[in-house]
Amino acid sequence: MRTSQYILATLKETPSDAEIISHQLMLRAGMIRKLASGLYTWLPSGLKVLRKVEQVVREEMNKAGAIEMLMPVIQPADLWQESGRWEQFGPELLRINDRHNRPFALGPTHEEVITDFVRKEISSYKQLPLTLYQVQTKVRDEVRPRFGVMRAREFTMKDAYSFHLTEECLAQTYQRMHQAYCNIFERLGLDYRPVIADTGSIGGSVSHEFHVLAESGEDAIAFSTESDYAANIEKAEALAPTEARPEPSKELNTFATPEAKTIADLKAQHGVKPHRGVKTLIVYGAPDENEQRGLVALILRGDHELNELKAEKHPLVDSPLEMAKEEDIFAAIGARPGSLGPVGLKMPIIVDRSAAVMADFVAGANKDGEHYSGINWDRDVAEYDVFDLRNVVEGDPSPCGKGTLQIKRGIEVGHIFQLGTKYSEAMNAGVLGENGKNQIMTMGCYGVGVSRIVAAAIEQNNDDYGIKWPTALAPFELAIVPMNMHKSHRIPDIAERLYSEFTAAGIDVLFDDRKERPGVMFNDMELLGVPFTLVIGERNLDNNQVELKNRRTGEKLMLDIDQAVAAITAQIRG
RNA sequence: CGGCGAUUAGCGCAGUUUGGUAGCGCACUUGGUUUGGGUCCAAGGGGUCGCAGGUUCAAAUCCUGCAUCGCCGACCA
Repeated sequence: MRTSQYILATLKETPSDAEIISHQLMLRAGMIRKLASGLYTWLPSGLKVLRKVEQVVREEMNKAGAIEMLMPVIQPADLWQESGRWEQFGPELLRINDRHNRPFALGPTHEEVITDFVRKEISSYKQLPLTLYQVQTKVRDEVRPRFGVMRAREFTMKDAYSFHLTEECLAQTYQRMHQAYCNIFERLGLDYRPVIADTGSIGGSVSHEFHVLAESGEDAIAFSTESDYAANIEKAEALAPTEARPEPSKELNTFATPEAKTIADLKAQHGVKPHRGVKTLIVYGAPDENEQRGLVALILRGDHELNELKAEKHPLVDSPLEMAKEEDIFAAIGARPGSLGPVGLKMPIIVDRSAAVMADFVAGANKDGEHYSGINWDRDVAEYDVFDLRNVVEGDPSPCGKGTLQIKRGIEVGHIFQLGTKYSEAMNAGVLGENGKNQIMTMGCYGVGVSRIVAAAIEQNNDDYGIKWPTALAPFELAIVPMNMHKSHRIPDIAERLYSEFTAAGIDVLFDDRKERPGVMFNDMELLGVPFTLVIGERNLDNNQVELKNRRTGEKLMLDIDQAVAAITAQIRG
């Protein structure tokens, strides 16, 4: 490719609405342009990278025994009604009507379509197990699209679905997919981790997420220092403290706290250390037989954070979890958030394991502007339930029993699930078993955020000059940059010759044939992140040499012109 | 969906307080100059100032409504 016949589209300035580095660099390197919020056009360079990711994903999926197909983006509503997700999915499911006013959805995922396909097409246990996949555009009407293609409303995803007769068979395929995913991220040159995950709205039992580690990641991941245990923080268990609860040593006392509404205020105004107090969060309880929701108090140590996913697993708590409105709290307790506590509270009280081993602690007195000190469980609060409610923090003991937890941020680029029969049962997808009886299939599903990987790779591979692509992802393998081509005959002759030789050798080469100053060309090639740049200049031509620059290492290598093509091809392919 | 902010040329911004008929840098076009790290000089093209309404002799500027975009929160692969 010649730059003069290409859309390089690099920008000197950073568009003001790009927050994270990958979004900025994708715009500046001419990879994407925004059409509307969460909707992006992929320019030639961006598309080349996207295709490279797809290719690696395809190869590893095929190797793992999955078969590629392609399903429509537009899906009839009745399939979604059949699975129950037409109502359940919420506004993220973008719905449209056709000219006959028939309802459709733009597919955010394809469990319904694939299950419908398989139930019609597969009728015998002999055809199982079966793993099908596609690489396709997904649509999700995100509440808040952000970070460019990282969280877009339209994005490219590889989604695979497996069908089995038994749980054991599913577990085997799940393991193969797990390995295939590791292979994919390994080949893409990314620093990644598989982590134990929650199944969320997709459903199912066992689930792992694959995270690319990056500061800008939207998820927190907990790792053990001593084992390979890793879990999404929302799923990491906070073990009960091993130390016993100290005996009460102080009397219950009230003190006035007119200006203290938060844990931070208590510390600043009254010297109460956060880990010596508790916070009391009021949420709605699970509906009773009359569909009425009461209130439930959740108690955590002052320096801990509520994990909503854990809280809603408690039978007394409504799911999804909802914080009580201030007026409901005031009506029930007679005090407002900021002065709440467990003493004398007339509602179910659920205490986090770490808060349950505290003694002589501080909490609100359920009277505006007043707190208690010297509170002790059992003595001052008779009835309560102990439960794991909080997010783990750095230094907590690992749930695996070995080492302590470390917390890092990650970008979710893959997610695999053992679905079980959630969809196959709802949609009556069965096959005839060996015994001649109909048997509902067991399913797994496996997603890779293909477009998100492009952004995630940049988050992990950049410097002040731009992108530093891992070899497997670079939009071009080599750039040829001639110095002041129009001023000599030698330079263009050699550049043209090398360009055609590299092309013939099958190297994907970008020939910068613009009439630009050297600095402009260097900057553009570095911004775009081409791994190798071949510099052709008068200076070295007298010695019959050209210079090869390595984008990642910064190394410069002088090569004899006659050996350049062979040497560089070997280096790129090697 | 709640809170905050923005919207002026392809991009980054000034001008709005105090109303007087739109500007700077980059990019683009032409000519010259320069040439191993974003040259310099000159000339040029490009804007219904987000949209609609109102106030006024006069609105980018003041008022009202709406839209879009972004940030924080809630929510979510």
